[in-house]
Amino acid sequence: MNKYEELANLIYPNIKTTLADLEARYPLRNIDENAMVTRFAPSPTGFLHTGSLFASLISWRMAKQSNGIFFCRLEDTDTKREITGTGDLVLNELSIFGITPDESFLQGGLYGPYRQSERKELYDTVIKSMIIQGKAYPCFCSHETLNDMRVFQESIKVNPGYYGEYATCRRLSVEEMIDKIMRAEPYVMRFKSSGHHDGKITIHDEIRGTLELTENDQDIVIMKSDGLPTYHFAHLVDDHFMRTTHITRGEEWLSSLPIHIELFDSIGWQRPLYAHLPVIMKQEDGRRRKLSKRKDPEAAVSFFLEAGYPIEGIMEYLMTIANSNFEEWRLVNPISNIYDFNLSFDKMTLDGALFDLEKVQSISKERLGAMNAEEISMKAYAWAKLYDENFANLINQNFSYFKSILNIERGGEKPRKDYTKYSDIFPIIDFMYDEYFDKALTTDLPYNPIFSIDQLKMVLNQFLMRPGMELDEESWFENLKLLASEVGFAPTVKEYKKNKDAFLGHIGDFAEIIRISISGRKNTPNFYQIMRILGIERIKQRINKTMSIF
RNA sequence: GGCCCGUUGGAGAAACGGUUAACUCAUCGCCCUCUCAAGGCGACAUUCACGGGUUCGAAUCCCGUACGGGUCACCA
Repeated sequence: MNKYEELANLIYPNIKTTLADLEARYPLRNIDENAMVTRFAPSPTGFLHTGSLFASLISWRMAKQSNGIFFCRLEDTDTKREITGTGDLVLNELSIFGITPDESFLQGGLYGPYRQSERKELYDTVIKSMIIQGKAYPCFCSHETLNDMRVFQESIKVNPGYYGEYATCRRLSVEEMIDKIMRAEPYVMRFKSSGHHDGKITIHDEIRGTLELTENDQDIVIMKSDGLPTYHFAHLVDDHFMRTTHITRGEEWLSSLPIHIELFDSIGWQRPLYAHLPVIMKQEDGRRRKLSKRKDPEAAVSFFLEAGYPIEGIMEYLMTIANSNFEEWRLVNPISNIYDFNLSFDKMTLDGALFDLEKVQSISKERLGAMNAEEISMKAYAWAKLYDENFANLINQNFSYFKSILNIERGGEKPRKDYTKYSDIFPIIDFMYDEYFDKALTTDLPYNPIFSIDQLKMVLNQFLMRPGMELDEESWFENLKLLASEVGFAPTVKEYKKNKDAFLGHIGDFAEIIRISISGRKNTPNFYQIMRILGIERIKQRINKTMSIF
């Protein structure tokens, strides 16, 4: 037994598994040659971030498009920052957006466990073999020592960190290491780097192309003193044994790529392909910065859900920032499923996209406008049940009534686009519910002040005589024009403009008086259809009620 | 500060050595119109952060400067 083996056995006495055992336990995946295996690896520190949704959308699509596998792994090695329960929450939020992994820490899979906290055996096995090969060593330096060293390094203007001559524990003899461990001195495990900081490596990034980066020369920590791996090491072990083909992650990882490359090369494993995704930015005071979980409400996807943005709108927006040619495709395929579009890495933007809420709104409006009445009604109801109880109760009183309201001018080539989000619906249609109409009557009605109360009454009585609700829309309007002209209003605006003095007002004025008296407001969706839904009896009731408060 | 990535209209962005510099959102104007929501048409970068170079020709290639972002942990 050599010295390194002695050290390895001292540190990991219970690890009998070998690298070969693990290779056998996690065989190469049986998938098409070009199929991608991608992953989303959140840490359980909070809610689903908009940037994470973006990253998972891309990872998920890339896998699905290529007939591959998308899985979800929980990176729960930072016990200090962990917020319990948030792992499940993130996965649930993902599923709300239709993103469902093939394997995950909730449903399991053949390449599990999918929680890093349950993969200790794997990390220990790999690290043990690295110790034996002299590629990893224990480091006993305290935080204080490390800190002093950094201060010193900065003072003499050399790169800070644990490398080369500064990697003091690297030079400890194996006997000394064993001795310290026997005396129960706390330690971390470090990777013994053989890189040099003026060496260069060229790497291919699927999005950015060929990159020239400085070699890693740091003896990075791979196992913390609590026995859990750091990100870098977990990435190596997990993505190797989970057989990930494409690492899709935020560009903030770009600078640690040389570490990962060295790790893979050093142990002799095939490097995965990397795609560093743009970060979603936000503009504030003329500066752009990364969306911040703490400062920006829109950083949490729950913000959009609560506000009532449709899932379809959010995902479509994300697709537009993911691939620059998506919008073009959408123009040609207005009703296709957005996932019929083939996402590609080379059409991805390089710098961080500014999160454009106005555009989200425009797209959401488009999506809501394209839904049929049944769909938007169901979805609005689902939203209301979660976020607006009062609204939900009203819908629930008479669902088909609600649906008929939302059906006004819906469908066809150019549907109405009244709503950007589900929360917009109620304020626009509330007058269709009698109690809200009554409420409107308690405030001043917005009649045009040029008309006297007597004129208002005259118009309303005229309308009540022959409301024409049994007619189709066109004839109804003809009838309305006739009614108007009988009492001195011009049947068209044009005629009125030609000779204003000859008329009391025009058809628009005439209709407005009726509209206000029935709805309490100046603006409503298609007037005829609203009245059809209300029915003649309620129209009469409402007009009489309105006149009674003049 | 070191290293890395980036910079095209108010925003997102196309263009991969030769186009009047696409398109979407926003904004503005006109038209349509009983209100609203839509819809139609049009306007909006003499110029691609700046300065040099290469070339018959540069937003596109090279160099420098400026600006913005990322990263330098026993966090991911």
